[in-house]
Amino acid sequence: MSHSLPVQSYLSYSLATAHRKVHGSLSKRLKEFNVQVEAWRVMEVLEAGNNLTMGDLAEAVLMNPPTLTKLVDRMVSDGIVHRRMASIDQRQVNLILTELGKKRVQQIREQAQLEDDAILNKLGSEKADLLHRILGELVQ
Amino acid sequence: MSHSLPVQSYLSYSLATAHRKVHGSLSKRLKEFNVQVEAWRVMEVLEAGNNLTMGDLAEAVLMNPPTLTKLVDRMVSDGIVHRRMASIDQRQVNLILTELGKKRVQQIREQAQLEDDAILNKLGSEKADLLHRILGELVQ
DNA sequence: CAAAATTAGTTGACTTGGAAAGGATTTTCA
DNA sequence: TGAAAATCCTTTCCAAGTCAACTAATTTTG
Repeated sequence: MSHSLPVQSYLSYSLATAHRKVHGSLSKRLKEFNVQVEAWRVMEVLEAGNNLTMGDLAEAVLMNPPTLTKLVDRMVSDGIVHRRMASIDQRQVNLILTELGKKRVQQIREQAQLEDDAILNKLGSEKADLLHRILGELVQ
Repeated sequence: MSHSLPVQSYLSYSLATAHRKVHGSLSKRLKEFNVQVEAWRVMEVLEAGNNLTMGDLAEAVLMNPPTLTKLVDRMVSDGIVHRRMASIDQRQVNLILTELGKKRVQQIREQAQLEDDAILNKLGSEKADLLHRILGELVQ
């Protein structure tokens, strides 16, 4: 069943494996709502009231700016968000979550939470916490 | 500088962040050799002598089968591998690493090792080891 | 044994992602 | 102040990924 592969010894591989599993599972959950994982993250950031520029938002949701632009295009045409030019700097763009978007994010958050709970159940809260902390340290 | 974002509390987000950072950095290193991270993994698996089917290989290198097929097409045209029909089952395909491929994987492995070493230096061997173990448990 | 079902891999149509260039605005500085 | 440089986001063009359908080979089963 499980082979012994040389790549398995790499931390980069372990990370990729774990990420793929979790992301895939979360992605499947959100597909029921026709929502991409990254779109959910955008909604969460907006719903929390963070008024970010596209650039900062891209960083926050782990995307490259051109990719975010295209995702936002889709979200606009789906009626989830709309764009507004920032008054302080007309090059900047801010996003506003629509009422539909606000409704959606509530439902979707449940699914995302379930996904995280699954990890918590698998590892136990202590190891899950430790994982969270070590990953945080890694990305600093 | 660093905002407090609601998504940050999700383990799925921490994993995505860490993976993005490490994968991006590794990808940049391998770009010097015109090699994709996944292509390197394919080479490692082959070089270790594992004679897998395309399906099993896809799983091992964390790709979907159609994506692997296309990657292998490129690797074939780059002279890194070639395909061979399996004798036991003519539907199956095995890959053979060419001499060029064998040469390449040696050089590339150094870079990949450097990337892992960077993580090790950042976390210390104890935490790095712990991370490896927890991730392993998560994907079981 | 032969038809039906399953399995392995690929192909094709479509969507998404990425690097580099482009237009618009703002900032810098001589 | 105004020309040059920098910044922000988007666009464009091309590469890579995904889903579903397809071909070929093998296995199952009536």
